[in-house]
Amino acid sequence: MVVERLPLYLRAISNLTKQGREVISSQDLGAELHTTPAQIRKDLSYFGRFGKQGRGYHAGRLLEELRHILQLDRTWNVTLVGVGRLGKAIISYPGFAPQGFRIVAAFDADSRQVGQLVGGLTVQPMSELERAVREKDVSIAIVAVPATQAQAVIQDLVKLGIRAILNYAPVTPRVPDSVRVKAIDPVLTLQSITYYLRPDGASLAGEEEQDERTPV
Amino acid sequence: MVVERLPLYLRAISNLTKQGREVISSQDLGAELHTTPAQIRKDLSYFGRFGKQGRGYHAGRLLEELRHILQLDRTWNVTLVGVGRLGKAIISYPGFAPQGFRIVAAFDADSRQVGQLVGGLTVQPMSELERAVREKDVSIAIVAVPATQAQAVIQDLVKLGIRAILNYAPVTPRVPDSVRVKAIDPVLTLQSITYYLRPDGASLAGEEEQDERTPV
DNA sequence: CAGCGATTGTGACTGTGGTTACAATCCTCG
DNA sequence: CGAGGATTGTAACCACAGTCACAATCGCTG
Repeated sequence: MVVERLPLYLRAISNLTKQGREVISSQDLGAELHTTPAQIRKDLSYFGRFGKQGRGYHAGRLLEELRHILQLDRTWNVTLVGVGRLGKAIISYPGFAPQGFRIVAAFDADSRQVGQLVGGLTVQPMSELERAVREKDVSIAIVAVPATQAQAVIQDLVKLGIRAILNYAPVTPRVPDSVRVKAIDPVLTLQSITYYLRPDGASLAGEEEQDERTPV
Repeated sequence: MVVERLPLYLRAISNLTKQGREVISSQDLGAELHTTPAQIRKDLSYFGRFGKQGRGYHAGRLLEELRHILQLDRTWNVTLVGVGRLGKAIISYPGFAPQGFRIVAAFDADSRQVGQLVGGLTVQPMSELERAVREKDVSIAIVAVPATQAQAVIQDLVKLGIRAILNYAPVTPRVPDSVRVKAIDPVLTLQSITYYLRPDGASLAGEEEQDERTPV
């Protein structure tokens, strides 16, 4: 939970730095990110003491510290499996590289995709996956295949020693505890957002149980 | 938190139903989703009593109940702002419609995009946004514009009465409390995933504070 | 129709994450 | 060089989400 917020802090600090700020208070960060200063201080203090009382945090220093904590002070080689529409959009997305994530190989089971040049990468057949993972020191995979193939693909990736998976397929794959899986699924996200879209904002929970829940 | 899991349950039940199951236990769901049966029972019981002791849950009934709770027993009109590579991939994604999310209009500030036909929709200029939202009863927007424009676009959307935003732009926009924003940002996701990718799996927190934290 | 295995719903407990409040510390400025 | 305003780091508190355990209930079977 804390860890999920650090990248947010990273981004905010980076923004403020670009605006010329050299010292940043938890107040500033809170304003930028729409949270409370206390939350931010608590989070940061969990990893060390980076600030100066009465002053705030030195932006550059804090940036470095957070990068180090998140292991972002290196580059990560990423492989992509599934080069359909979504996969192509992912390869072409210019946002990964500046943050140190390099997509170094792309694979697809569909022979019609194989050989194609997408965003500077030649799409390879699945049979080449093992070699690429081994030779290019890949520990993160992005999975953008149809739901039906996702579990099988992920199983393969795990077998090859992949340690983290960004999963765009609408499935909840079974993986060993040592492997980190994060899902990105816009449909699931929308499906939970609609819960809050009631005309009045009234809660539904307990609606009809109101009576039965009163203690006897 | 509970609400975020319901769509997952929905998906799992739907899968099991397709396999011909008519009665489903919390055990089954737990296996499918990689969580504990207790968690699932607790979550469901929060909204009502849908199961039968000794038996389990009736799949069809539970499906309906969850859909009702999440307000998924209707269709939602969605508008897309930003028809770049990502926006195009979103429009063309066939996963929204079956779940009742219809993208009914697409907009872009870039005049070169306007007029283009993408996935059956004609890209419109931003000036048409207001009319579309009003006439088509749109309450959800997907934002896929560059970071620099995101805050402005979102401000507009809010002003037009949009109540929920799925934000693909790498910014944390400021919106009134009445508007729900969910972010989808693969970079942020990767940036937190790397934290756990240590060779040993050792935690970093408190590394150098170990001593100073011992109570005096 | 009684007994048994299965499964729910929930009360009690636990742990964790977040908030509040404040002492400690720092920088600046007169 | 002392006083004051600012800001951190954290201890104490609070709330809530998740886990555990079990009584209550169900359907089935002999």
